[in-house]
Amino acid sequence: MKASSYPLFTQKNDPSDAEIISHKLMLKAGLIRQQSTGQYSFLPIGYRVLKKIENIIRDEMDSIGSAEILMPSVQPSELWQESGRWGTYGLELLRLNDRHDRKYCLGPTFEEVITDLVRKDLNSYKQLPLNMYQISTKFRDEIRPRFGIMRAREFIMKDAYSFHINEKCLDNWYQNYKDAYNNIFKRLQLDYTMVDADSGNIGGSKSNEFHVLAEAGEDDLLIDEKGIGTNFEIAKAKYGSNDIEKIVNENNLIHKKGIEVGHIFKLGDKYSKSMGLSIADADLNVNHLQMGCYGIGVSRIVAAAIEQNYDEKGIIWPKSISPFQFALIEIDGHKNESVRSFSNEIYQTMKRNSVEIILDDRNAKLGNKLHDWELMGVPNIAIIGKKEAQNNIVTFKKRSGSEKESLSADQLISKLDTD
RNA sequence: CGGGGUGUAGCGCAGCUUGGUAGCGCGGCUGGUUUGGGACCAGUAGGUCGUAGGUUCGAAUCCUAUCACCCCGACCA
Repeated sequence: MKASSYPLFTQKNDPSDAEIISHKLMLKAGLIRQQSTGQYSFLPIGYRVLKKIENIIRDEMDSIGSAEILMPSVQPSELWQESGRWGTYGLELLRLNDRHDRKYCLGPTFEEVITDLVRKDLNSYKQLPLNMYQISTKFRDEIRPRFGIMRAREFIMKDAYSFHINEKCLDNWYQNYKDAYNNIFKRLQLDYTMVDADSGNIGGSKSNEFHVLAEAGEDDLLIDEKGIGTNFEIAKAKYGSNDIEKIVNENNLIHKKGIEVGHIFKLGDKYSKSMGLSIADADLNVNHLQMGCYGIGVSRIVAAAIEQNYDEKGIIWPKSISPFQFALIEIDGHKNESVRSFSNEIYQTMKRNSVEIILDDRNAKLGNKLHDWELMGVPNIAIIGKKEAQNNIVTFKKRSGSEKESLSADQLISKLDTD
């Protein structure tokens, strides 16, 4: 990519409508723009980050054998009537009518749709277990959306669903997803923790949440000396108190704030029973299928990652999800042919070596360019001016540090690889 | 839904108390001078002051209604 022809929307002024750091930086660095309350467009830089996260998730889902699908976001009310949630889900479910006055909702979650899908196509227990996921837009009509994409009405979520002949198989797969989630959050290079949680509106017997630890988090987590955590929501019942300070002191717990970025559920037969999804097993016993569902707030992770990785200059992306790995800044390339050609040479070399590079060939001053890339959080930055072009070197600096060093093209490549 | 706040140029804001027909910084564009961490000078474009109604000779300013957005709470996950 070359910055001169790539849409960048950084702003110099702090946005006025943002409170928490991730929201401010996402607006300022030009990752998102608000469309209306709780609804945002992703601009090119923001969307690149989002896709990085999606692809890590895809990779880990694929590796445990969960297959990607895509379901319609407008869902017929009949399915929700069957599951019983048309009446119980509440105002968070955005309902709408089509031209024939048939009732629909915008999907906040997809248990009904996928259960319907599977019951129509499942013929034999031998096809089980089934594991499928999608990455798609979800809509929840939150009473009060806030903090940018952290609590949006419209957001990107990965939701996986599993179907099993018995509980033992569900247990095994629940563990598979748990392992995959740990891999995902490790690869995202985020400081996170898993806790026991309340399964709420989704239902089921057992659920665990994955939280990115950050002060801006809306959840209170209680963690014991063994590192086992509980969401305060269910800790209230467990310890018989609403006083979080008291619970923490009496039970020797640590209190941390978390951003819920993942939630996995053992649903059991809640949906298979209400929606009639059953099959005969090898002994000809007909059972309702055991189900699990496994969500990750993909767009929320973008914000959560920023809450954990920033400084006074802007975002500092973990390498795994940075929009670019490397920003190469040329100084006055439009006026200096040797600078331009050397920059292009380095740019092509990097591309040949599969480095995700953006060449900043804009007609702007060095300071402006540096401020932009530091704001956007790209981990590696290098500069090429007259001096560098003459000596076949680049001046390299990491986003996270302040020292600069002179490197040859070869040295630069190994520097980036070992970052 | 209750409480608080904000809507004025692309972004950030002043002006409103005390009505007289809109301004500042940043950004944009043009020209020139600059050029290694957000340059300088000159010029220039850009706003039915959220919307509707009312009061008035006259409304960004006063009154009423309404809409949007932000924050706290309730709620939800």
